[in-house]
Amino acid sequence: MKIITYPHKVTRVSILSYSQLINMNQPTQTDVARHAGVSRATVSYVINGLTDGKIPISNETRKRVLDAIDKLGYEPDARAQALSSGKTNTVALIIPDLRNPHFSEFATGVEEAARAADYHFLLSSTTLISDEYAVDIFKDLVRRRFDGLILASHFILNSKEAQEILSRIHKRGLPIVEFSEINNVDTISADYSDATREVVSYLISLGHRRIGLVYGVGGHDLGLDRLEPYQESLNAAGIEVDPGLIIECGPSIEDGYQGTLKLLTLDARPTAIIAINDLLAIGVMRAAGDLGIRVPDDLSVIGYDDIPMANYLMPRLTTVTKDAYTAGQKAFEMLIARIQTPDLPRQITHIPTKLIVRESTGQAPF
Amino acid sequence: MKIITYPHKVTRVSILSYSQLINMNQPTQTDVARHAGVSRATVSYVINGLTDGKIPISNETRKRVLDAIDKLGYEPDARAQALSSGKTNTVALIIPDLRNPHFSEFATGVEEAARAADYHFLLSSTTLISDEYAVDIFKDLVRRRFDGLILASHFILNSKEAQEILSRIHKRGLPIVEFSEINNVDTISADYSDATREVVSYLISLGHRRIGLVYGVGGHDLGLDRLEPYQESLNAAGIEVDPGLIIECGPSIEDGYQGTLKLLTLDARPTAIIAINDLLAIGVMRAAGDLGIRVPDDLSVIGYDDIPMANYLMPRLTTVTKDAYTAGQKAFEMLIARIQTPDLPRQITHIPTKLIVRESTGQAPF
DNA sequence: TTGAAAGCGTTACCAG
DNA sequence: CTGGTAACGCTTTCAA
Repeated sequence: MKIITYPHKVTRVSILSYSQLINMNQPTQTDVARHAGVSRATVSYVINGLTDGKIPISNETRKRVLDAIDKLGYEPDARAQALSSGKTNTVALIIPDLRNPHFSEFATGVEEAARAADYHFLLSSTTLISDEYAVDIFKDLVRRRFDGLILASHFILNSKEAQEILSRIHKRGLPIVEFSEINNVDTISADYSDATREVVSYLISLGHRRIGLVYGVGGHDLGLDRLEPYQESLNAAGIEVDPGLIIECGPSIEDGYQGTLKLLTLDARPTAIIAINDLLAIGVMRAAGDLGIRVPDDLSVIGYDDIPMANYLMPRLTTVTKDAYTAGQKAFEMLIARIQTPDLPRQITHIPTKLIVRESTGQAPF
Repeated sequence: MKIITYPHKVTRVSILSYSQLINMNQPTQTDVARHAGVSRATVSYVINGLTDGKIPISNETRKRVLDAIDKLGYEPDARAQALSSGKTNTVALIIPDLRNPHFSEFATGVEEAARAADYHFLLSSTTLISDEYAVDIFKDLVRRRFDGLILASHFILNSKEAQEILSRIHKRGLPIVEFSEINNVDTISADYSDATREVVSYLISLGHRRIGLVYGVGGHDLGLDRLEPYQESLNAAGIEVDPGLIIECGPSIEDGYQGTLKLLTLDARPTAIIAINDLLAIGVMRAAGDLGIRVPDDLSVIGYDDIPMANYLMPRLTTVTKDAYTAGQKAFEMLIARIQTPDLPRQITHIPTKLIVRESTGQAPF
């Protein structure tokens, strides 16, 4: 795509044009104080309401201050507040990929819970699946300081350096909630292991024997809770695991599409495919379609995450759910609990996962 | 969904358990200075490299400082830096909905460009389509301070209060880039007007006369660049605009689904439906499917945004593209340009939009 | 080449 | 009830 820029096509209509701007800064507490004819401390008091249950400000003074604030359009500087008070009132969240609706859901859950609790929210996505990049993100976050961290990017720990930073801030007493169990910290686990066993036995009960796995996680072991149970369940059912049926690929839809193309042009092609997430599953279904293979008649497809659109696809996607939005809210609640009560016993929340059978799975064709 | 919590199921395996944590704080510059046996200013110098082209630090000292930094795991406090230097090194982005892949793309574009330029990135989503909420987000952002703002949530201006804040920070000289043209500020416009005219005439050329519009924007006028050209083009072609064919609904897939159900059960149902975005279009196709109406044979469907999965749907979705990722990058570049050169003439970047014909559109059935 | 000291916008403590 | 004033962690002159 080409982008055309017209830097010289300048039109001046409204009074707001850059060259006329007076570069005055944000008003400060001092400005407010001067305007209201009180001291800076007084302003601070009315902003923060009562101090320790005492309400030492007269209504008259309070009003004067409030008016001045309003008139000046004053907004307290959160950085200065944080610096001075030692509390950032901020929680940070790291997710692997902003573009995966599953994590958008999770992030939205955290954000809304945070906002409801009057907390700032710092979101970072480790979009590029490179380890140095992950470290950068981590450092960046640490520099900005926060009161608690929710870590959904398990794989950030692939980097030794990132791991060190994490362990260091944790040792310093920084609350951390992990979305999946790794360290001995508060954990919100939504492990897909059990669900995967269910998935495999469901497929087997439908007569499937050759079950492919589209394992698209960008080279990291983020999906082990699906890979290992998949292998175990197969073995347990007396079906030998065929490595040729496991496609390792990237996490994008296109990756899932390409991987499936390979799978479905095998001499003995699978009659069912499990994709590590719904996005990948969309690619799977498309690949099947392009090959003239019908879902679910000729091929059963299962995804994970139950992203919002899964229930609107053609055919509707059979998937495993974990309600990311609620998980996000819950993660925030756990974090807050830890922030407020640092010596709480370790919190472990288990988010149940559930197989949702819809239209993309059916009897094995042969 | 039920969430089960086991707060008392405490397992202690690793040495990292909360009750044992020593609550020591992040090391400060002072700690580093003490460790290296130099003054705080010296530490600051080596962190920031040279000062004004002069490199007043001896290699020996520098190494001592660097070692101390490393040993202590020191990370400078960005807030303090910002406070002291007057530069936040941060850009803020406001998008309407984190859950819409289109905006995820845009946000990712901004984030990656920002990171590449060593800028912090502050993302806010006005997810709940309520105006007070939007104001809160705005205030929250202002409190945290930033060097520049990218505003993709046009509709934030529906709130008078938000508008005032925006105008105030702009008057103070705060760089702003808008994603669609509103005020007389730097603008990256990706207006769908032209494309919409193209869409309508394309549909008409296919023989369609009854063309529905699924207008799902949460009650705001975010989609006027589609609504108005739609009406105009129809009129221009001598086709009367039937208000019954325009469904106003929310922005979710389900909204699109429900709206389409209404549209398709009309006595004289449309033979083509334009959805204001691809997410909605997914709902449209599903609704058609549930009604036994085939796409594109019985019904043509067109969306907007060309979200990544549009090309993998069944059938592949005809849509209008605007490459949100690149737009995000470009928006950041414009913002940086303005930050670095405040008296630049007004920048206007036009992102071309393009109709992409895929499989969801075809000849009118009757 | 390094150190001292002022200041950034707050909070919080301590007198008045 | 209100006003000084010392931090908070850093940058940035200005001297040494």
